[in-house]
Amino acid sequence: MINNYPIVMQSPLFKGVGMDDLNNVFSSIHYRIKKYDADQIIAFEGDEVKCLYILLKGSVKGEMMDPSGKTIKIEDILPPKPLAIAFVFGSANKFPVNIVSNEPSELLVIEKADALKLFSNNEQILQNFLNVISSRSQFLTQKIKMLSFQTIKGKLANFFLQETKGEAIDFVLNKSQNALAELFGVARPSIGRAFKEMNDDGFIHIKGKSVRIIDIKGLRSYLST
Amino acid sequence: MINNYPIVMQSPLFKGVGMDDLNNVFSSIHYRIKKYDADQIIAFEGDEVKCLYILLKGSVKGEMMDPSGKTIKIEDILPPKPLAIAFVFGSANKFPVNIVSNEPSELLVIEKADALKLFSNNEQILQNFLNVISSRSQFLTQKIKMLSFQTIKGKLANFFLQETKGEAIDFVLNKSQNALAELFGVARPSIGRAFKEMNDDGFIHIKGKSVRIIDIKGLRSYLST
DNA sequence: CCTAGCTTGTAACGAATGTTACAAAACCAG
DNA sequence: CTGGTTTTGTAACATTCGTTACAAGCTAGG
Repeated sequence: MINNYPIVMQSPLFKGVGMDDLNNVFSSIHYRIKKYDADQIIAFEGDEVKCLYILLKGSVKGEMMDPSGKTIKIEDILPPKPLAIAFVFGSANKFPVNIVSNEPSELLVIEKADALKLFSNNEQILQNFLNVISSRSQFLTQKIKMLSFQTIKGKLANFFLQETKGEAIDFVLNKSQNALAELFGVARPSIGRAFKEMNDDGFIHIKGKSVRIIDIKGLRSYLST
Repeated sequence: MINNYPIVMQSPLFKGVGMDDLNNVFSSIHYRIKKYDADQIIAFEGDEVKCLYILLKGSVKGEMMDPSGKTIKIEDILPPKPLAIAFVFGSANKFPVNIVSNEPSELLVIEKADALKLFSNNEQILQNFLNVISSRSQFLTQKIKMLSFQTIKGKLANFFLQETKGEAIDFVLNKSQNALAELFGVARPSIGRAFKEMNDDGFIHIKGKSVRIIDIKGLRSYLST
């Protein structure tokens, strides 16, 4: 049955696993293919995550209610992505958002006990799963670092130092002010203002997309702000 | 050899695993016990994490350099805790901080390949590891949510609504203003000011440690700030 | 009861950012 | 090249928070 979905081979969970091996492990566990119509609720925010879910067909979206009751779309999820993968195990394993189908969709559903069996029986799948959730944690750690800077200049200095790995002196900015503003959750004109101030401080020289780091020590001083 | 460290039974990784089972799985993998003197560098920030490390004896600290070159202690780690557990696997698996021994210490060191074997061979250990790193991810997700509020009133409203699960109307605050300020990374007088403003807005009534939610809808309106 | 230490309340002032708006510059497609 | 769209620069004003400081209230121990 899993044979009907060759896309599953491209899932981050099954990278590097041959089709024979995949068939082998799937033949020894229980799993379901669950179908949904368009605009159907797949899971509610706050519901316990009881299974490992992988999207095989269609597309789904994660959405939240804002305080006024309005629905905000967080992201669209396409095959062969897993859903809420970091919430399958753990002490607070609740869906962080509502999951709704955008169109008719099909999900691979594996109960937790069978997911554990799957991981035990194939080390590559286990390693893939560990890589995915560990990378998630690492990404979140970086995001917290960014959000913990009190000032926009601190965020920008951190961003520049990470982009250059403390090496290059000149580099080309690969994000517009708008994109940086969205990434940092700040107002776009404030990005422009911070650029001007950093320029005025003499630590960088920025013209359009070209950035030159003039005083790296000065740039690092923003990291405590 | 692992018998010499009964404390390992209390590690979050080995909860619910009997001593016989533990001996059994450890007899089929390679591992080392590594000893360190006091004030010795165990790992540098940015170094690749190549092994699973569990502290068996002594204590170690995580520390960072601030931009001025000064050392900041992030946390102390005691047995039987693992080190940098969310950084063992994943695409950015580097130590996030320096790790330094506070006193003579001993670490259980398991190469990644052997760690994978350990997990494959005992489902309870596998589940424990998945629970630990998934919980870590869930904690980080909550922290990002908190840090993403633009205002202190938003943070506090979120905190109150989580403490009460949207149910109780009266409750006792279990954290001092100082503790809340530390938790949110803000100034203590600003917490007091936000309390006063929320009081003045008529959404809560707070006196000492007693909190009454007067207008939950109003309280929710802070969530967008 | 008294004292010391901790917590809270409050205020003034400065710093940083958000918001709104408009103009200029840059970019892209026809 | 031209026109339309996007991006950037800038400014004024409002909002929020940080910092510093001091006083009052609370709590625990002797």
